[in-house]
Amino acid sequence: MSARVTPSSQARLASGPATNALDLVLCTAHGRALAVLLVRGTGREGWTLPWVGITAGESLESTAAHIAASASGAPAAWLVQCGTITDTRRHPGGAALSVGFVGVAPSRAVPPPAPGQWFPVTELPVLAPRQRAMLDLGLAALRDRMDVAPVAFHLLPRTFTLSDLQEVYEILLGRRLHKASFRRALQAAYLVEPTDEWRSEGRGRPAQLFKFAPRKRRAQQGSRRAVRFDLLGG
Amino acid sequence: MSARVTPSSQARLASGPATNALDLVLCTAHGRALAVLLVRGTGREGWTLPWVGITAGESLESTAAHIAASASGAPAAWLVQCGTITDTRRHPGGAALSVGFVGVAPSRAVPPPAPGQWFPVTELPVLAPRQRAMLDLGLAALRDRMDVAPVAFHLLPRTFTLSDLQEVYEILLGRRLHKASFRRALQAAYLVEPTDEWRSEGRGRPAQLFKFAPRKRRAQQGSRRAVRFDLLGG
DNA sequence: GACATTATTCGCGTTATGTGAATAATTGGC
DNA sequence: GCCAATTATTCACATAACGCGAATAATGTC
Repeated sequence: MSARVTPSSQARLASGPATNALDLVLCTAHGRALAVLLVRGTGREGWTLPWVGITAGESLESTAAHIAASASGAPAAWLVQCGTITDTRRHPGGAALSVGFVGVAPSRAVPPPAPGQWFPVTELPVLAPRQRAMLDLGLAALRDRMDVAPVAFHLLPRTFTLSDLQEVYEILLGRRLHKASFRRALQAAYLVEPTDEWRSEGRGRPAQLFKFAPRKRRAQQGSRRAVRFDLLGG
Repeated sequence: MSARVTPSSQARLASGPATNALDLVLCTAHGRALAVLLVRGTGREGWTLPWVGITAGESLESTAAHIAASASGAPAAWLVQCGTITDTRRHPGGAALSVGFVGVAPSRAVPPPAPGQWFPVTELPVLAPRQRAMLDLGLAALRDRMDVAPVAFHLLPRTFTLSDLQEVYEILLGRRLHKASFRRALQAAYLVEPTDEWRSEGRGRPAQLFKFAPRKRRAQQGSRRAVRFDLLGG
């Protein structure tokens, strides 16, 4: 049942009959940019997303969790399906359909196991068209869900400064945020707790480290949020 | 290239080798509730979602558009992929994977062509487990996207009253909205235009009919929306 | 110790939202 | 025709959320 990503498993699928594949877009925070996990493919294909053939016995979610863990070296902190592709050119493994998943992993000191490597999204190698499309789908889904799932928090290590967190939000949103507003909103949501540690970056006042610790809020009766029409482009 | 949904096409797929299927969750506004299009299946299966086998030559989006048009009698006003399922029990056609799409169609006077029928979501017949799961996925996706895509507007006929529109929003959101706030926000978004027609429901003041006519808004520079942390449950 | 740098907060003006009540236009009953 | 009931539309005001510049704090560098 192991979903290890090895050259041999990929070759096996490639030579068999056309089937379905699960492609994974796993992200982490890498310095000042997002990074995506790629694995070195067999032969001349260069780098590809981690993937595995879909078997009838296992659920897609479970399969995705397995590749994520084996390809990055630790379980993903968050994982969700982000789209299925068939139209673009063939999958490296010859699969008919690619079911995509995006996930996030906390940034770590240790590098991923053997065939894998983190690539900042600004320095990605050229990928096969379908892989590239899937990667874009994954990143889009990440941005789409960052305000309903704690994506940004799980991209960071267990403890982080508020400036770190804001930086992740700015990367994902693609725009600058005002520091005071960001913190005020964060406070109001009871999502983080201060630790008793501080981090000094050399220059300037040391920043306090926080951890993600959402307090269960009261039943939010009525879920009273205003209807927002302003995102309806037309 | 026609994606007609007929008993014969379904039987053909069912008796062939396992392949992939595209299932469609098509919705419309039916009186005071959402309605979903179902078709009568072959043999003892009762009702099912409209579906068709996936062929290598055609894109998923294009295939989905075809079934939507042929099953409901008119092109869908909005259509999007909503998830791929494999774990639950078998598909009625024996497909290995089901790729789901949700769509909306404006409510019409004419009923759908032969094997199809609109069912209010409150009075759905029992479906096969995988079909039921797909239907729930579709409805969830509809609610999820109603604030970034003009879903609610396309569920209604071309012209509608503001009370109609608010009712659709209340159905999708599952809660009551304050009339004044709803209209104020709608005004500010420049999404609808008044027509010179009014509709009288018998009692009370007649309501003016509006149509969906979003004005292209200025480049929304900076996309200045506050970050919202309050939907991050944990 | 003055200055540069980063962190954290304050204060205030502006905008958005919640809500009850006023006003408008119709039907139906008397 | 007049009045009550009903639905539509808008107003007015209190409250909450947000944008933003400036003040305050804590460190390293020269």
